[in-house]
Amino acid sequence: MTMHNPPHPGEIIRELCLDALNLSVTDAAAGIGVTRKTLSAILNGHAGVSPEMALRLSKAFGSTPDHWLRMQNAFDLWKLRSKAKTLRVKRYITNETHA
Amino acid sequence: MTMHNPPHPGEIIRELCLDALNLSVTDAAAGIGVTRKTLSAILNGHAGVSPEMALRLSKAFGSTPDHWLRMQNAFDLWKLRSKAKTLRVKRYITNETHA
DNA sequence: GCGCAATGTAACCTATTACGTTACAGGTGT
DNA sequence: ACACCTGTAACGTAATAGGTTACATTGCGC
Repeated sequence: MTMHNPPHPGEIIRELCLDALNLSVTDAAAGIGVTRKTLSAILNGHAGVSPEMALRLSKAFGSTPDHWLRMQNAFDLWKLRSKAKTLRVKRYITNETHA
Repeated sequence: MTMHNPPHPGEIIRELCLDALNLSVTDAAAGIGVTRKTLSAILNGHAGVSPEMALRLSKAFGSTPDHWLRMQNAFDLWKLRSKAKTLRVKRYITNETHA
């Protein structure tokens, strides 16, 4: 059980959508209208959830497209956490807490 | 005053960040550490807010990276609204409201 | 009017990503 | 052995983010 903070959306999709419904990757891919390769890449963290994929996921498995994209955002920002410190950006504001 | 629902994040950046602080595009681009071309493309809706750009915006102008990405998500999904209807996706759930 | 700064953007480059097809190797269950 | 599922490599396309350089337009100070 690898735990990394946060998990990529693929792990969630596999657990909450495929496993929960006893769906194979092959069947789920056909169901949402993409190739098995495309879905597999997301499930294993080799691709992100695109806006169109978020729409497909919400249609197939519920929740909102926004919800799936937010999971992707959180993961993308987590991946950038080290690079974030190196960004040299001028602060035009003073009175605010930053992430 | 073009109003389209929702505005692209560039409009918000221009109004709430540049105009409010009396910042030129050239200066703001230098401030956040990108080229004038890159910032201009976002301001005029020719490019989206990437995760790294969201980090720069939050550092420079406040709010959270998540906030800037959510604006981008909303715009991306709005652009897909017509394509969304044509997506043929199997519904594995029944009891839910979809966006 | 003349110069100059700011702006948008075109032309070109690179790297990355999403998506596709086809094909292969490894596992598992019957 | 055979059928099936899975991951993934190798190849393609299209789109996107970022860069550099250069150009035309606009607006402002003088």
